[in-house]
Amino acid sequence: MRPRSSRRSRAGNTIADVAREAGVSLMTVSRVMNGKANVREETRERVEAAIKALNYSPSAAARNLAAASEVRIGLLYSNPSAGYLNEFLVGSLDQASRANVQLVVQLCENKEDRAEIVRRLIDGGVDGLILPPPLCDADDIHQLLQEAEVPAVVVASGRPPVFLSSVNIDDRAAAAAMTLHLVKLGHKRIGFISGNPDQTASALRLYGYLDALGEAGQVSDPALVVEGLFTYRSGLDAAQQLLALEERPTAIFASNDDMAAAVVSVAHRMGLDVPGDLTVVGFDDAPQATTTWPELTTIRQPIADMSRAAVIQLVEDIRTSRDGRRLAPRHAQMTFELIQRESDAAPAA
Amino acid sequence: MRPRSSRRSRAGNTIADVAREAGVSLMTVSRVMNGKANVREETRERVEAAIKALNYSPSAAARNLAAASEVRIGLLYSNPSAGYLNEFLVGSLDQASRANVQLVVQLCENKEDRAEIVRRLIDGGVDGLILPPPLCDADDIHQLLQEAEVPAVVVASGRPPVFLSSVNIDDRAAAAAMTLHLVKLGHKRIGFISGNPDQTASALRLYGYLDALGEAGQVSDPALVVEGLFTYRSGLDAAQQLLALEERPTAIFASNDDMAAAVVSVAHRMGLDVPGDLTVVGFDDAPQATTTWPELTTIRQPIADMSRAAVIQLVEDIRTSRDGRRLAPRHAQMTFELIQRESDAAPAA
DNA sequence: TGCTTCGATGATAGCGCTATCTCTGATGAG
DNA sequence: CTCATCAGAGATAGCGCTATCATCGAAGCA
Repeated sequence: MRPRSSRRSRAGNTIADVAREAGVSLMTVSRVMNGKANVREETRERVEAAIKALNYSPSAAARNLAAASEVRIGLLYSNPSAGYLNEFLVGSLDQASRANVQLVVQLCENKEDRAEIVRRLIDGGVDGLILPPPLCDADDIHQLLQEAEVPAVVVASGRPPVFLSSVNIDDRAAAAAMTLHLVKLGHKRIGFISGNPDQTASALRLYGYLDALGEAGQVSDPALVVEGLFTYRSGLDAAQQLLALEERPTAIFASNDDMAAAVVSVAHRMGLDVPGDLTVVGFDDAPQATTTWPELTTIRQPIADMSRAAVIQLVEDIRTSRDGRRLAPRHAQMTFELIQRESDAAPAA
Repeated sequence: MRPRSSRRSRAGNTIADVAREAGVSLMTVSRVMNGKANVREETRERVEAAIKALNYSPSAAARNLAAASEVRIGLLYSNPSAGYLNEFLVGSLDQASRANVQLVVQLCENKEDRAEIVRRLIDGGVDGLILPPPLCDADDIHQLLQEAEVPAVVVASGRPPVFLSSVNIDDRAAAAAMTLHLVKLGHKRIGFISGNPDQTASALRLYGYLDALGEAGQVSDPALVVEGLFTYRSGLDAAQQLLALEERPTAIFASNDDMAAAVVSVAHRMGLDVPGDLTVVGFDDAPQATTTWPELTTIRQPIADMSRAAVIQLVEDIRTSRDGRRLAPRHAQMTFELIQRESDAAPAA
């Protein structure tokens, strides 16, 4: 009787092939692949050569199964600006495939069925959740996660709950840096369009603006601060309000690029040149920032890096809690960058 | 000696638990889950009850491994507009997780290392590739795939290679529909900004525009057709060119929304009202279309559906070729939709 | 020199599931 | 009444990998 036909389907080689090629045991190959310590340098090199020679790549399924470490994480998003989500997805996907974890991307639009969706994800076997803005500030979700003892990482929240890990930039310092930049250009009347009050980062950016003004010894005229919602439309309204002011600002700092683009649009329709008559700056370095004219000076958040970091942190949290160890949420802070493009200039004399 | 500690980590139950609960064998449970035939109705119900009772959900890893049906597909993207990629990703991710296949998302920016990247993906064990625009038209990649006999699906290409499956909308018909819409509004001089000549869809959209003009019995003035590159910046140039014309067009149809937004911007800076003095329409229904003022009338492509369809088609192709059957590429066509917003109107009297 | 100690490596047993074969009655043809 | 046939169900052997324990020299030490 001939051996029953193999059930293999992957064209690729298996770890056994590599072991044979290198003249070592399976385990040694496994150790090399996982970067374990106890392998002699010479052996390691031999195995690596064999891996390269056979063009071997391990089966994620088998790995997960054997290591009993199948990790599935959910990425819950609502409707942030498209560019943000895009970059966020790319980063987390990349990291997820690197870390060999399955990423479940779930849309969650209305507030009503949030709880339902989260519960279903958890019941469905997700081991942890990533919450990009604006869901990063959804208290009801936090609550749910704490009760279910499901680890999660909130990203770009201004006020992350203590029991969840978080990844942020220092919104306050970033807004202060941008404001200071405007002050240094010589602007005395700097308008500010704040973000959606539902998102905690909004307040931080406002504080940053105020910090810088204070530091520069400028008084902050309350009329120069207008509330927006992070949407283009709200930016339109806010810009109209600011530019209708008797003593018009010479610069406007919008809390995100969508609103900044709206400001530019309004300025143009009023016949104002940007940046000749009005400096406009944004925040986020969204695609908007470069698909508008003039291109926007803005604050760059390393979104992809942040989402990557979130995945790493979450996987760590999940493994911790699986081992029965106590979860110790960590709060990471990434660095921002002020990107100067063409929408800012010194005020007209 | 007590049994070595279990390596299980999943909190969830295994198929064995379900089998015990239902009082049947493992295989019977497996059969029920996979909807196989030979199971008595009564038994099936008992098993289903047990599954529900234990809140059982199978391990994807184990399934893949056992069925030897691990499928990994690569999504190769370069830098399309952010909104497009975003929607594309969401659709394909969703379908990938549904179909239990692993999605590898890979950036491929410069033309030089394309071949290298594709080769690495293939060697790395990807079973098939999805090519959204603009890579859908990369002949060198097609070549490579054909040689390596790797299935792939090109999305939104104007001229898909016969040996690869494709998913499209009818760009020509869509452009014709939009042009006809403008004609019906009463426009006699309709400017057209074509897309990047490297992308085959560009020509189709141009033909559609010409088709409709012909059908409406209008002559097409060559001066009214300007070449763009699908970028905002190229739209700026094209708009300037069109609006500098002695006999100015009363409407401009841009081949995508980025360029349409640029047209609006130029029009505003020239003091023209949109749509009062100039109608501007786009194509794609990108996020741009609604984060600009006025919101753009455009053609909606069902991008997410298209990417979902691409994944489905690709998985089918992969299984076909694994079974050793001959690959029979299929070309699917999805339906578009003309979305009327606020950027179009009848020409001024 | 004899014996512990330890680092490098090998052997083996699963991880949770499905493919495949085997078994068991019930059924119907002859 | 016997025997092939067949549907429903069980038993068993992996899928490709890693955890765990066993092994085996070489070094360290008294």
